[in-house]
Amino acid sequence: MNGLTPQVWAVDALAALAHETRLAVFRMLVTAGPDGMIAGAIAEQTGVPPSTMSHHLATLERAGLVQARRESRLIHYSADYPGMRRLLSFLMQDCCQGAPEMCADLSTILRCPPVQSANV
Amino acid sequence: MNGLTPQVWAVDALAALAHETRLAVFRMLVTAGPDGMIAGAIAEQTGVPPSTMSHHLATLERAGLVQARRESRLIHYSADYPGMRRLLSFLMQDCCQGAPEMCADLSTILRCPPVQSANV
DNA sequence: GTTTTAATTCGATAATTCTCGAAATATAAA
DNA sequence: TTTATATTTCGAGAATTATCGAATTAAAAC
Repeated sequence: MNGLTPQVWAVDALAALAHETRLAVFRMLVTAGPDGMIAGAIAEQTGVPPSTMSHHLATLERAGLVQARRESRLIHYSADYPGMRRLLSFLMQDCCQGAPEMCADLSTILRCPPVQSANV
Repeated sequence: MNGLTPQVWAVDALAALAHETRLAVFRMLVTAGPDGMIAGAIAEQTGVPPSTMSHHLATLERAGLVQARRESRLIHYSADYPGMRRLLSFLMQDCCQGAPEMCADLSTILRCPPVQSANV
C-alpha cells in the first residue's frame, strides 16, 4: 500500500499518536468531523506555534492518520478514518491475534449500532 | 488507576508499542500465551542483547502492556491482556469517539465469538 | 562460602525527535 | 505589482530515547 511492511507502518502510526500534542490534535479532528479544521485554528486552539504544529501535522499525515486539503489559502486537516481503522485493525488482528481477552466485545462498548452478526 | 490521566497513559502505551523491537516482542508474548517467555529467550529470539532487551521490557511493563513474574532465577514476561484491552478501548472510545467509520464491525473481522448483542 | 546462571542497572555514547524563530512559498487582495 | 495572510520549510539547539558492554544484584548449586 505504501511500500512498508504492516509492522513498520504500524510503528509509524503508533509513534505519530504517541505524543501528547498530536494525540490531542487527532482527537480534535475526529470531533471536528469530515471537514476538519484549518491549520491555524489547530495551532491556536492547542497553544502551539504554527511551525511546530506544521511538523506535527506532517507527522500525522505521513502516518496516514490525517489528510490535508488545500482550499485557497487555507489548509484543512481532517482525520483519515480508513487510516485509523487500519491501525485499529492491525492492533486487533495482527498484534493481538484477535485474542478475545483483548478484543472481544469491544464493539459493544461503543456507540456503534450493534452489528446484525452473521453467525457462523 | 496509576495517577496518570487517560491521555498521558495512552501516550505512554502507544510509545511503548511504537518501536520495531518492542512491537515484535509484544506480538511474541501474545503468541506465547499466558505463561509468556523468559527474558533470555526473548532476547535471544529477537537477536537483541540482554541489557538492551531488559530496557525494552521495562518500558513495556511501565506502560502496563506486559507483566513480569519471577520464578526462581528466571523472569517470565507475558502480555498484559487487560492493559492492551484498555489501550484498544481508549483508542476506540476516547480517541475515535466510537465513530463507526473507524470502529464499527471491527469485532466481526476477528476470531472472537460473535457477540450476542444486547440490542437497544 | 564460592561459583554459576539469569537478569538488571549503570554509564556513556549515538541517534532520533522536539521545538520554534526566521526565511521561504503559495494564494489572494489591493 | 505590491501587500497581506496562511502555512510550510530551514536550521540549529535542546531534550529525549536507544544501544550495549561492564558492573551489579538475585537465586540456586556446589
